[in-house]
Amino acid sequence: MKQAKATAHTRLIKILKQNSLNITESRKKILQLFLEQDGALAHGDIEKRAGEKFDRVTVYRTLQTFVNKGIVHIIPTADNAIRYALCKDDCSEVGHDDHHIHFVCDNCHTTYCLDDIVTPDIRLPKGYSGRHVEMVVEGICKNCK
Amino acid sequence: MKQAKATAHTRLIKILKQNSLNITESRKKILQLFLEQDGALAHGDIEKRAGEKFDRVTVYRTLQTFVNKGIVHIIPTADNAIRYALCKDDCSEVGHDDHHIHFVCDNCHTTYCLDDIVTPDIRLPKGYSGRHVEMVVEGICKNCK
DNA sequence: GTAACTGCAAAATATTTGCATCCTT
DNA sequence: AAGGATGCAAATATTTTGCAGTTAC
Repeated sequence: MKQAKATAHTRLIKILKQNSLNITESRKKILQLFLEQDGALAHGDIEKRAGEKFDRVTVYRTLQTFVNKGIVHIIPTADNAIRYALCKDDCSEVGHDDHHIHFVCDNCHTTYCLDDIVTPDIRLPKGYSGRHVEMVVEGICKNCK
Repeated sequence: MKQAKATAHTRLIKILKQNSLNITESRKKILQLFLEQDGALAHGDIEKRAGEKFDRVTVYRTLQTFVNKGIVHIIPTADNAIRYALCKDDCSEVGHDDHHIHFVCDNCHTTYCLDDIVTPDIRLPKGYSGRHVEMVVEGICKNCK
């Protein structure tokens, strides 16, 4: 699996460079967690999985940097635990463009970005104008059914 | 306006009684804030508007009680500030049933429940089954346009 | 009178900031 | 070398818990 690993590593570097970020251990590690993961990650998940390796503050700052650069986006959920997920390529510092929906499993609490499902258009009441639609579906995921 | 006030007060009592909650000052006051308000309220809003009247802890506990009883529901937002809004009559301790969408104004940050707009059905990928759909639209509201 | 509710104090968590040091370019 | 990133300590902010006193029924 040396090939795959090299490729993954290259991808990390590429993403960081594209966003004019210095290549550092913490950024590589945290970004890797996102890449090797289907779902979204909360701040706590990252601290756990990084394995005591980074300071809590570094995780906060790195996530903030990634959000600012449009590398990850925030998924709002009702349980007050902010989750982050990788953005598609069409996100950037200028603006996020994540029109897909999110899915949170009631059972395992994994959070997925369903990239292929686009948020539907909504007819708003008179006087309102929409700029962005955020949509989260709760239910049972493919692994828990 | 004595009539209106009496009616509003009656409504407060009715809601609390329906949920077998004791009628207390803090519950009346906090519930009143929701009733006299078009949009949703965050914990902080309530502390401010209640006017130093209640302990912070009481606000936390009262909101928790209201959520448990199905009197208010939580609106998830990306800014990590949980907002609460009154539920329609079809919510209860057994389960929330808020199928309407929410609207957050980019300008004034007021959060509305658009009760008349029902969340659309979503076709999920194979293996996923949805139980509940949460939808938040961001944009400019009727008062800020 | 009894159970439920509140306020206060304090603990437990979570998040932010300042600064000296270290790393990337 | 210079600017940026990290770690540590500490300041803030947020939320939870225990308990004694008070209130609703």
